[in-house]
Amino acid sequence: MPDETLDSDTPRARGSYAKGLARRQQILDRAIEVFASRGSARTSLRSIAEEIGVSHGALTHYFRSREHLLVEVYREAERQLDRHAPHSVDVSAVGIMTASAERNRTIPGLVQLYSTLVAAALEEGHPDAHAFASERFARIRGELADHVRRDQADGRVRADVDALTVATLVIAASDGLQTQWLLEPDVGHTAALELLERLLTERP
Amino acid sequence: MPDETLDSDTPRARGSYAKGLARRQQILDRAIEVFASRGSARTSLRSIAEEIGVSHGALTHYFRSREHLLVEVYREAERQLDRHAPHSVDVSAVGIMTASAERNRTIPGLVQLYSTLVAAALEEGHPDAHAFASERFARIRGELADHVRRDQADGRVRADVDALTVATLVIAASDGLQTQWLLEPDVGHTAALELLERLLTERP
DNA sequence: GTCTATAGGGCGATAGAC
DNA sequence: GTCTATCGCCCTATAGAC
Repeated sequence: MPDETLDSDTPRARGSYAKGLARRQQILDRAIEVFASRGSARTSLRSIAEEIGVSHGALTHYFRSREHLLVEVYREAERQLDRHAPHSVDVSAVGIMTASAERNRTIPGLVQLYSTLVAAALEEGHPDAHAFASERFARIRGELADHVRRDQADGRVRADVDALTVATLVIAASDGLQTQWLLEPDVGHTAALELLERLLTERP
Repeated sequence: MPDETLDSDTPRARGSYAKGLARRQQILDRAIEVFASRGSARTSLRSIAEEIGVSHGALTHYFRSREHLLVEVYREAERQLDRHAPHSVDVSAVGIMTASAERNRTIPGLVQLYSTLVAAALEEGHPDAHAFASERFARIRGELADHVRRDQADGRVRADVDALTVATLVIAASDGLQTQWLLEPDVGHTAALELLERLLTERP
């Protein structure tokens, strides 16, 4: 395997540690492209390794299991998306999820990967996926609830609803609509999110 | 897309005889118990066969693939639940989903199985799961939209929202809340569904 | 630390024996 | 119609080369 020298802005690390980090990152970046282009179907470690151009063994050196690789790929993809298009502070809570949904819709493969990971997280014996999903839901629920509270202070969301409950509902709706969208792109998922926003804004 | 039977297009005529039919049904019933008790984890065809008390080959004789078995198990379980506790005509649309969610919560394994099937349906190369999920979403969306229209006529749901969009949103929220519930049972999924019902009932 | 080579056990699917 | 035997693939683990 040829030794690719990457310009790495990785902080100087001991020994050849920097090389490993760069390689790991390179694998992640290529893997993201693979998953984005064809979902998590046909993604045995061997297929991924072949397509990326590394050996099967090299893959398992950097990622302790197939599930671990999938989780890290999704995490990194999300990180890159956030870096590229950070959330505006100025938008409503549902607006955040709408924007996020639209963004995801440009890369169906990653939505498929997300569904696969969440489904795995629900089963026993998938510690990596479970940790990923639990953490993610808890974090997003918290962030979104904060946002809802701000919206309520600004009069953008009706004040007589519990912020955490709203956050839970919005996340659930967003996730559910995304799977329905993958199955049937013509269903009015945007309309449904808009409806939810309207219901949350109006005061009775 | 009209009714597509999963068994009709196979070259071999399985289950054409009374004995075969009975055996197939017996396998399904036992399999439902297995999945209900431990989800779709550790459910290789071999494990299922062993636990049910048939051979691995017998299983694949009656169900052309693992995925086909999973779909048929879920279909049959849902059918049995409906038979046992049919939906009251007298309840609201969200009420139907709430009742359904509560019912499902008594058998976590089947909720896990559902998530697994939906996730598989989103990928290429899973025709049985895809047919199952598409059909199911289309059917439930239609039924629920009809129900919403009735609710609107009765003044139980505000009249200024599109029934089909409401149905789409309610299904999405219900599905999403169910997965969140499996990950974190203490999260207020009931509260979230109640909130949605309240939002849909009140008039601004 | 990075990576290759290899072995073990389990899987879904299938051909062909009863 | 039923089921055993087998095939090729997969993930994981590990020993040891660079």
